[in-house]
Order: sequence, then C-alpha cells, then structure tokens
Amino acid sequence: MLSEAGRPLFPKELFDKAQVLLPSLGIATVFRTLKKMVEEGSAKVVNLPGDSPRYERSDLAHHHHFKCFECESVFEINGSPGPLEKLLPEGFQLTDHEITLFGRCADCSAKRS
Amino acid sequence: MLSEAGRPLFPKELFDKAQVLLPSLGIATVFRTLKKMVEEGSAKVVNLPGDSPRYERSDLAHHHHFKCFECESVFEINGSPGPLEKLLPEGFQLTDHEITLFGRCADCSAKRS
DNA sequence: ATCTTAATGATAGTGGATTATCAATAAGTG
DNA sequence: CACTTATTGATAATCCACTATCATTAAGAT
Repeated sequence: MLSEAGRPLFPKELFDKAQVLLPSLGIATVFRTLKKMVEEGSAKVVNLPGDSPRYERSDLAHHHHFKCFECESVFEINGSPGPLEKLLPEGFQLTDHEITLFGRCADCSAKRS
Repeated sequence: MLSEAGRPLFPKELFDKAQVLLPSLGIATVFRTLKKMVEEGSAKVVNLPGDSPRYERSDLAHHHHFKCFECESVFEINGSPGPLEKLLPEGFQLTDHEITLFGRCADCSAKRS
C-alpha cells in the first residue's frame, strides 16, 4: 500500500490501484493506513484549493502543484518564486505556504492546436 | 446582503451577519444570492486549501490570503512573488494561481510573547 | 385592488468523504 | 497447537455543505 505515483493521490485512487494487487482490500483500511502514515510522518496531506485531501510520500523535496483545469490532472512543480516573507504585514509570522498553479497541461495544450 | 468585510467569508458567516439586520433571512437565500453574484461576476469564490468555499467581492485587486493556524482568521495579502511561469515544464500554460500563506497573525504572535 | 409572477424561508433531501462498528481473519506468543 | 491480541473488510452511520421542494410572501403589472 506504500508506493505512490509522481503526484498526490486521493484515497479512492489509492484504493483502486491497490485493489488490483490485493483484491480483498477495503476502503476503510486505506483511510486507516493513510491516517497512521501521516501521524508517523511517512505521508503528507496535500490540500489543493477546492478539492478533498490527496496524499503523497513525505520524503519528497519541497514542491508545489499544477492542476490542469481541462483533464484535472495534478503535476508536481519544483522550484519556488521569490521570497514570500516580504508580502506579510508587520508582526505576521510565516511558517508555511501553498502554491497551486492552474492552467492547461502539455497534453491538453497539444490536443488543442 | 451585498456588503462584505476585508476578508472572504463563508456562506454561514454571511448568513449570521446578515441575519442581524434581516432576522427573517434564510440560509437558502444566502446560497442562492451568492451563486447569482458569482455568475454575474460581482462576487468571487475563494478556495483556500482544506476549507470549503469562501466568497469576496470581485472588484478587489489581485491578492492572496494568509491564514492564521492559531485563530483561523484569514487576511488579504497584497503583492505577488516573482513570476510563476518559469516554474512550469515545457508546454504547460498558466492561467491562474492561488497562493496561501500560513502562520501566525500579528495578534496571535503578540499574545504569545 | 386584482391578478400574475418572482423571490423567499423552512426544511427535507442529496452527495461525497470519512469514521464507527463489529464479526471474521490473521498474527503473535508461549 | 491453543489462546490472546491486533488488523481487516463490509457496511452502516455521521458530518457538512449545498440543493430541491413547496407553500407563503412580496413585487409588479394593469
């Protein structure tokens, strides 16, 4: 149940993938396992705006996500824009940030022209 | 029902605020009105990671949001980090982005020291 | 004012994700 | 192996945001 793709997955996606290998698997076990993995630190919750939580392994380098609004696919984006601290008002402390890019992925862009 | 605060609001928040002025108001009307306003373009949906949709007036300049993980308050953040296009892989087209900063707001930072 | 049509409020219903329950199965242990 | 304990699968139950329904009320029109 541990392996993952190059993008964060929904519990249901994980369930479908895992069920191919372990047909008796139940969805409850997926949720239980994910919860445990997050507590233990081996998995991370990925909340993209407007969607229910996805999950990814936690040993990935800091990255963000791109969501194609046409095929709904999510991609990992490496690299970061400039420093974000300078955007904060006086007295605010920054501890985390989430950047989601939206647009058309390479495939959907190609199919369009 | 139209006026709003300096931050995006949940339908329920809007409902509570409006009910003070118009005690007979029902929650259905809030949802209906918001839907209409979004269609007409006078309001905008704000999806912050992990939360249900908030709403804000659409005549605001481009901005992002900061969410205090202590008091849960959301603040508008003006300004933008560097260009985001350069983060994209070949062939990807960027049409929108969402940046959410997390941390401790000025009030919660102060109360802490 | 009378008739017609649109907007509203109360609330039941829906949809989707997640959790609880509990009997069945699998793991450990000695 | 016999027994104790933990894990699992199936599914009912829960939670929440949102929508549908429909009788009532308010607006408009003449």
